[in-house]
Amino acid sequence: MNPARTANTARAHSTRKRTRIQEANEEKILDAGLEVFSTYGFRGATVDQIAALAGMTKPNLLYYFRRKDDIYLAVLQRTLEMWLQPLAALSAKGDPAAEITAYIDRKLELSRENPKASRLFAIEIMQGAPVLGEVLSGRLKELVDEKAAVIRAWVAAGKLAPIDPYHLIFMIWATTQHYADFEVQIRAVLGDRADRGDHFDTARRTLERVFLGGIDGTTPPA
Amino acid sequence: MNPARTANTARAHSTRKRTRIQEANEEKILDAGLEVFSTYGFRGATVDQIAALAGMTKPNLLYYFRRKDDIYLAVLQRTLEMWLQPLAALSAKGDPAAEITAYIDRKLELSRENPKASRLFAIEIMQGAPVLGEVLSGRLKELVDEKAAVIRAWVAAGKLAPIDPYHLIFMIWATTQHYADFEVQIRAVLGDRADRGDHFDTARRTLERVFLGGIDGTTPPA
DNA sequence: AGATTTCCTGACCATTTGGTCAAGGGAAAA
DNA sequence: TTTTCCCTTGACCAAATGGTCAGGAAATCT
Repeated sequence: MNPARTANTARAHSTRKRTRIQEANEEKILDAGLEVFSTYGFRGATVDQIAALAGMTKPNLLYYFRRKDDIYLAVLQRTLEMWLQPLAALSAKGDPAAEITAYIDRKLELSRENPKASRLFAIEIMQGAPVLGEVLSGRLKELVDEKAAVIRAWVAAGKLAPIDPYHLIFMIWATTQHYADFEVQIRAVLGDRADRGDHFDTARRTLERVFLGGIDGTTPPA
Repeated sequence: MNPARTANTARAHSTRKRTRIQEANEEKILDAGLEVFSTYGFRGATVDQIAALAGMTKPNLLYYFRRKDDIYLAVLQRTLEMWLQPLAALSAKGDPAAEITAYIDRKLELSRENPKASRLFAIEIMQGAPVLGEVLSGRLKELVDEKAAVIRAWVAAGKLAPIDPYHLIFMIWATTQHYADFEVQIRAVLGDRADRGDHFDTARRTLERVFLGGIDGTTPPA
């Protein structure tokens, strides 16, 4: 039902040093795993499918990762740091508007470069976060609490409009990750526009504009 | 692999009129189907699981919906109209800011009242929209094109800041649906705050504030 | 080269899963 | 009340799925 919580990543002979073949194959498996898990979720993914995509037989894959759970866990772990990094980089010292703009840009860039990772987390969370649950209420919550305090200080100093810092962060997550998670819908709705030029660039400009100045036309931004 | 495209909803004797039992059981099945599909996606869901949740045996469920595909299709169809309605209600005649605020409120309300439907669409789209694909590039695209034109006219009339209408709509979708799709993460990050009072109300106020005025503190809103 | 360890595979297995079917039990029309 | 549907179920099936295992093929080490 729910993946294991033991961090017993790979089988391959824990005490020995890692071979080149081992390194290469584990990477192929993790790549394939990311592809499949990010599309079908843990339960919808099959080991055969991952093995086929990784270009190896199922028993061979299971030589490196003994259980489906282990692959899933390893894929999540590999992408987790990358996912937390942008918010961690938000600095209290910088200019509020510039810091938040930079945060939006980094998150959006991540959505463009690694949409599969975004979808992986999205599916994991929608399924109730059976594996990441503790990370969410632990590390992630602490990180958000910390940065929310930074934003709140900016608001108190009159450098930002009086908005709830948590929901501002949620808005940034939502809008930036949307371009990865709902890529198919965006392409469908934009139609030709999605191909003509870079819609990620239009997205970036629109996000920055709305977050910084809102949509109100009566007081145009400087 | 991918669900059928035939709209052959239920088995039950197409020509005959619908019984009470039939009506009641189909509803139980669709409710259970929504619950399960919205959590695990099409492939991750099992018919046994849906049957158990609907309080009946698998063969009994399959008497009403002959194939797993049929349940999935029916669940999607039942929730589709509800999903498109808020955007359709956006009127060119109203005040731009008021119309957009109302749209945000409606979408957010839908996320609160029917988070499962939101997650159902999210998972379907993340899996490549095998069923809804044509709806996205058909009806949805047409609807968005129409409303984008309305927004563009507002911009041209100087009633809104010069933003891309498509990406504004995406932002509204993203931010409002986020509260349904990532409910688990939101609750984890908010911790106690999620329970104390209604965080949906804080969300609404924050969304309205940011969309209308941005986060800039140097030019406070009226 | 020879010994040792790592890597790979076909065959196999238990369980789960989507789906069928014949036959009995009920509701409701006649 | 009888007849006619509609509803429900246990038993069953073929395919898919997660996982095992013995043994052979490659690397790697000495």
